[in-house]
Amino acid sequence: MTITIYDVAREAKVSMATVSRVVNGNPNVKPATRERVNEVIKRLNYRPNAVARGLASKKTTTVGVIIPDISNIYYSELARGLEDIATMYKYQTIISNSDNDPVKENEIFNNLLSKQVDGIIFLGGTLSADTLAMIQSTSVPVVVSGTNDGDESLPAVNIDYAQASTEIIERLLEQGVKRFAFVGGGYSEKARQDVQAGIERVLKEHNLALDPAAVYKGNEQYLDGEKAFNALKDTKPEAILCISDEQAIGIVHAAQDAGIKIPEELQIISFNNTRLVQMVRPKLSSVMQPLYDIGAVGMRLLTKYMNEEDIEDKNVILPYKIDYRGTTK
Amino acid sequence: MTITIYDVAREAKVSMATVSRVVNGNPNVKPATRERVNEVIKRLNYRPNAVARGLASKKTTTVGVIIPDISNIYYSELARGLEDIATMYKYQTIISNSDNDPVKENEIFNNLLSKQVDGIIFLGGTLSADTLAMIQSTSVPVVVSGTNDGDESLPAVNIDYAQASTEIIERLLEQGVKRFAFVGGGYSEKARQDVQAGIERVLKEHNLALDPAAVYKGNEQYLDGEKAFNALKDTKPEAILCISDEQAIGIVHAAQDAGIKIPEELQIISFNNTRLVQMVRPKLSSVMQPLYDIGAVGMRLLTKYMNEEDIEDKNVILPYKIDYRGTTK
DNA sequence: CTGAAAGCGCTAACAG
DNA sequence: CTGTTAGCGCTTTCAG
Repeated sequence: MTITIYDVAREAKVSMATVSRVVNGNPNVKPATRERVNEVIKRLNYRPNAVARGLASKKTTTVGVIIPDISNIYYSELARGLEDIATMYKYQTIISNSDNDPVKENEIFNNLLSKQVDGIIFLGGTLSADTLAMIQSTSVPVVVSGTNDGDESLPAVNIDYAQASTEIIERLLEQGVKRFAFVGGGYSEKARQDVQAGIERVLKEHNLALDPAAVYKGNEQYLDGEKAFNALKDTKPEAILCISDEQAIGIVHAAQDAGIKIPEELQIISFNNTRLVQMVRPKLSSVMQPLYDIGAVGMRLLTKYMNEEDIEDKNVILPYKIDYRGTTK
Repeated sequence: MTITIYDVAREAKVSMATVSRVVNGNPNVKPATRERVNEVIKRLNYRPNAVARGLASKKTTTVGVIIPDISNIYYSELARGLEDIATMYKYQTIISNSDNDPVKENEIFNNLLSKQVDGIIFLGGTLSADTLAMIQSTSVPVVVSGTNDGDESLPAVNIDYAQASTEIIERLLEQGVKRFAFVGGGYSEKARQDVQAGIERVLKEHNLALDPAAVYKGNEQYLDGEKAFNALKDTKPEAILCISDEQAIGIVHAAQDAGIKIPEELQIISFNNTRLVQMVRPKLSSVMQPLYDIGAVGMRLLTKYMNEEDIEDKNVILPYKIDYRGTTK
């Protein structure tokens, strides 16, 4: 029924070892033999069984991808970059949603390891102590993209979040902005902390402080933007920094609905830089993260680990740009 | 090094068959034995090798998902529904981007089959003759969600696109709208045709016809909305039906930038119903497709095929609703 | 350049 | 309830 390497060998009058060599591009096969084998492969429509191959070779050419929410554009954009590179290096990807739930995340790691993936790339979530311990005890390489583990022990690809927020705040201060608000949370607590740290650093240099009431944590979706706006409006912010674009758009609309002029009375800037930023009026100002590249470079880094190549730099910091569009002055 | 079922067996002083039974929840094990085995499993931190298991059992509890573009919200929303059901039934998913390229699509099918997936779910793309032939010649079940193959031979989950467009056109005609335009294309040619057929049917009943110059095909992204608007504006449409939300939003903005009042002078309605519809002002009117369910039901259908359950209905038509929001009168 | 043979780690009859 | 025994389909020494 399903035809195997053995069928091909018999039909081509060679041993299965030779068929294996042909299939794997081993040069030690006489051209004539190779041709004959290839002819039989085509004729019989032979398709190598990757599972058997994986068992025998202890390599599956498969990498696992852990993502908090695939329907979040930020992550699907990272996934896109990473997939392209994976394909380029002939790896398949198993993408799993963790829902940012530590238990699910742990299960996913377990599944992935039991599937014998050659590597894992982690795009955001919690990375509980349990999971971290599991990672430490396995020899399967793990790379983190677009977020960070708590102690930065894992190889990672990121931008400098703190630096970006620092820059933004400095500019706003020059404009005379006094009251800031910060909205973040959700999938990457570490990035959130970095951004907040950056804000507080500059503010402190100017003998100012971030009002705790002006810090909103919560989900990162559109409707959470409304909630955030309502929660913050009593602090009368003149500028809001918001991690998520989608949520920032919610804030823009909630503010507009409340009769607040953007950017004249309220400036808004986001960090995710998905293609949503151009889909609002005024267009959303944001930190231009190279999303595709964060995914792509992460996967490239992982391939280096999987092939045991030299790693120059296990922590890659990619450049960012700040694009001041319509929601800032 | 990596510990196997054999190590557990030796340590627990049972045969590997017994360990296998415990791991697989086979009831034919004395509780005391089961407990002892479980203790050893935990102590040794044994993790079954899914690859070996797959080879021996000829089942991988993995399904392949083929998607034209994971960063397209429409598809990532389907993927979300499908993933949840897959997880519920203990299947893992391998998601691959086809980029709507027949060659890549074919390769993906090949890879998936060589990985011995238990089933495949197809979310949109081309389904070339080659690929269709490959599907026919394999015993691995394939289900299509949110689109259709040309001859509807494969099990599929959809809404009635033609009916939806018919309804929309009838309403617009009642309002006295005379000049229609249609924008579609991209990932599901079949859905596009269905929508267009629906439009033309009603128009014909009213002795009208769709101006060929008022039909625009192309990509489905925001910037393509601008292009579409420019290409169509000479036909002076009073209403535009557009498959993609993202593209529809592009049209809305392009029209607004041209000084056209929406919905007074131009009505716009889309079909994808992603959460983008609420992220524009005015809010986008659209056909409310049950995206999550289209994915979820597709996966459920696939599990039935994989378990060889009875199938009542290989073509599932899910209900839709039309939500007339701000971009229609 | 080619073949023989020994597994990879597990499941699944088959006995008992 | 438990153990023995064949494989699953392929890669990989090791000889020659």
